[in-house]
Amino acid sequence: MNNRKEFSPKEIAIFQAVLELFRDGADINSFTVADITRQAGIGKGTAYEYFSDKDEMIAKAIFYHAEQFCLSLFEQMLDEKTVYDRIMLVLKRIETEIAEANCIFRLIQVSCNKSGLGQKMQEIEGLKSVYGLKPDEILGRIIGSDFGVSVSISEYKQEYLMLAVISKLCCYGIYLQKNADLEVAKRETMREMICVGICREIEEALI
Amino acid sequence: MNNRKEFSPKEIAIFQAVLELFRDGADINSFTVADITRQAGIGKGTAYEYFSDKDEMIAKAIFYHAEQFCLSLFEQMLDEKTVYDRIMLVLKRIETEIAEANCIFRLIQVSCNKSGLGQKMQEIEGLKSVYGLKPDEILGRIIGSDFGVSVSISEYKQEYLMLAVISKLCCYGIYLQKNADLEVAKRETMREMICVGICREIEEALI
Amino acid sequence: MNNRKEFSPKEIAIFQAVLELFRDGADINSFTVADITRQAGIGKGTAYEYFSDKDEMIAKAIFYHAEQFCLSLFEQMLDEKTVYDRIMLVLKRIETEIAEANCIFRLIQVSCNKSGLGQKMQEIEGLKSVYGLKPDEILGRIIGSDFGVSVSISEYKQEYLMLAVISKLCCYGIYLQKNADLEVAKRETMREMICVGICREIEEALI
Amino acid sequence: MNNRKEFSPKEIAIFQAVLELFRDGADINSFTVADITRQAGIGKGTAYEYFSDKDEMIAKAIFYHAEQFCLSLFEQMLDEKTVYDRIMLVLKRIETEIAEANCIFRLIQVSCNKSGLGQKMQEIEGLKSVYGLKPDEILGRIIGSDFGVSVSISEYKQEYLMLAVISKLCCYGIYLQKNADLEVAKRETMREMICVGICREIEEALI
DNA sequence: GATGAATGAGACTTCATTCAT
DNA sequence: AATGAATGAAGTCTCATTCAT
Repeated sequence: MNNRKEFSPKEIAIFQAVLELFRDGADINSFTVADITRQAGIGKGTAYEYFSDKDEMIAKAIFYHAEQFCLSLFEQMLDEKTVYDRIMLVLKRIETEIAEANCIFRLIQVSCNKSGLGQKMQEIEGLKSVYGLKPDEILGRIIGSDFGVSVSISEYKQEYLMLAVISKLCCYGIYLQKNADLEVAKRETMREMICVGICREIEEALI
Repeated sequence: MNNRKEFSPKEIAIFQAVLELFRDGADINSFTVADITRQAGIGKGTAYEYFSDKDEMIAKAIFYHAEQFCLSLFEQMLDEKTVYDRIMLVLKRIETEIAEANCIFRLIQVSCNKSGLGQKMQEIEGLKSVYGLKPDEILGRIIGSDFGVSVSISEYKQEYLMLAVISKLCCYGIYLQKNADLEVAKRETMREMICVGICREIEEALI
Repeated sequence: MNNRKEFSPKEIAIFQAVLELFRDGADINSFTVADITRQAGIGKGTAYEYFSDKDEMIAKAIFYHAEQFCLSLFEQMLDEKTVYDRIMLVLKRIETEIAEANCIFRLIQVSCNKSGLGQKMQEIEGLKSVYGLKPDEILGRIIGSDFGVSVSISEYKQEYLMLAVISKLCCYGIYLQKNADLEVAKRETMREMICVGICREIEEALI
Repeated sequence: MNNRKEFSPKEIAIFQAVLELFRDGADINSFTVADITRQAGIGKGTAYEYFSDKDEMIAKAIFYHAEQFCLSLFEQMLDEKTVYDRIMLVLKRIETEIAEANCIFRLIQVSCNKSGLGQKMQEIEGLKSVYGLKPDEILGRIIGSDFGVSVSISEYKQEYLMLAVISKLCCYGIYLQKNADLEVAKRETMREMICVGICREIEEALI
């Protein structure tokens, strides 16, 4: 049974355009409808056939890429047997798809403020459960079967653990962006350290 | 010897105005020069006597508050004897001065993109050393004298440690904002866990 | 001999749609081609097969309904023997078909300005003689046979009379619209007074 | 005691610009903010310092000119001793200031529809009593002292009379506009006939 | 012939910046 | 030095019109 919404080619074109603008380093608040539609290769008016306003274009684009990223990540995860391997996978995917990964970080970031975009995001966030993007589920998938079905920790610890893991992932993303032309060796070392760090957090929490 | 720049009352008024707008929950991209000068109680033209444009007002305001926050934090730190106590102090200050603390997070955030504000930030960042806000110095002050003058870790480890500590501090800030009306007990538990988490990171790094 | 233009069903659908939008209280300047074609139940592109632009749709629709209204009015008039009865008939028809009647008032109103719609109207007005809507003919039909074939008044008086009669009819229309939910008795009194007033104008002019 | 609102030069400039656009025959619904401000010789943004939107500019302009027209008309009326003279004065003023007079007609016209402009008008109409532009007062001033203080007719008759008088005045205005290049003699004859017609209406009503 | 998705010109409106007072 | 009225570039969004299907 598939309850996933299908998007029309024009919608996808908008989503891709937003992503490409992110990649070019444009600030989320500075790009215009004209920028988006030019990048998407469609007319300005066309965008408004599919979205009610600019914020909706950006919000849905972010959401779309975050979802795509997570879905394909979850699928790949099934092949990884240990927590360490799964975290390593996440970190590598963040490296290769930094723009897509940033969409997830932005979801978190934006949902904190009161801008028009923030509002739109929060409206769409209502759809999260449909799409299976709830942060605790992401965490659950990482920790996963390694610890058996019966892994259960206190609510407080879970909340803390989520914070700890997400913060490390986000910061790795920011680190990569600030050091775009990093030598491979250094990036691998850093990745390794982050991965070990996250593993340690999980272990501590599960004691 | 004091190489610190002195600010005129009008400049301070602008800085305060920006902070108050943050506190009111306004989005950094949504407030206007008119908003800022109205809040500051000065004329719009006057602001342009002291700043070259809007981005400079906001960038310098963020920088100013980040600096003020750090300076007073450093001073208070001298009284704390252990790493744990010093981290606890930082976390408590973040709680009581969430708006000021956010200025630091914004410094990091904004410095990643190419928006007008981001550009300005990066120009001002050149001044960092003057103001003593280099992240590694902040870290150094936290780890500080506890370990004697001779604490010296590899460059890699230092970079990782910085990332780990800052990520936890930032996330605590975001956590507080998303859960503005949190019961005291829960907040204290979370703070305690974060503090312990940071201490552990440091210990591990120093092995 | 019939030189009347026949309209296709699609054209009629457009004409009806315009009338219905009038009835719903929409302002002539605010409704869109999309509104019209939606109401008409046809595709947007189809409308352009029959009309060169939006103004033509509206102008022709107004003209069509004005004509229909007049033609059926003229027919009914044949049964009325006195000037008074004929005027009364006109007033009653204005009451029951306020939207259609308004089309006539709009013809007069719009033909005064230089808007796109006004231009179109004036182009179509050239067709007036074809359609038999010349104001003086309308007047002639009202005064009509009561006074024999030989009724002939000076050009000046005729022009004045037309003005006087039309002005009272128009104002009755406006009055009805501004007082949409009027009690029957009051409306009948007003109608009676208007009718007597118009009769008096005619009498005076014919002296 | 003067409770009349004073307008700034920029507001007056907008009001004049709207009037001049009317004079050029532009349709009320077709001219743009750019048109208005260009005609007024001010910047587009400046208009928005004084009016909240385009409709307010036009609505207030119409209202302003209607008021100005009426006020100066009322003043002049004091010198005229008979009803005939007063009506003649009104007709002559309509002739010389057709654009201004049209503002009054538009007030009546627009107040019937549901366009954005109509809404604005009706909001401002609330101010009517302040400005002394109530239609029945206008009528009262025309009939005026000729008939002593105690002139009192039935409500119905008064309503009818107002309709009859206003309709003739409006139609004279429309007549003038449609026949812009009328020879003087003809215009004077028509004016005379209209004037007599209005007088007769009043006499009949007062019987 | 009928359609409606696509378009882009152009409308309204905002707001950073200037400059005469 | 301080101001805020004035400005116009630039942004968002609408809608009449076209054209491939």
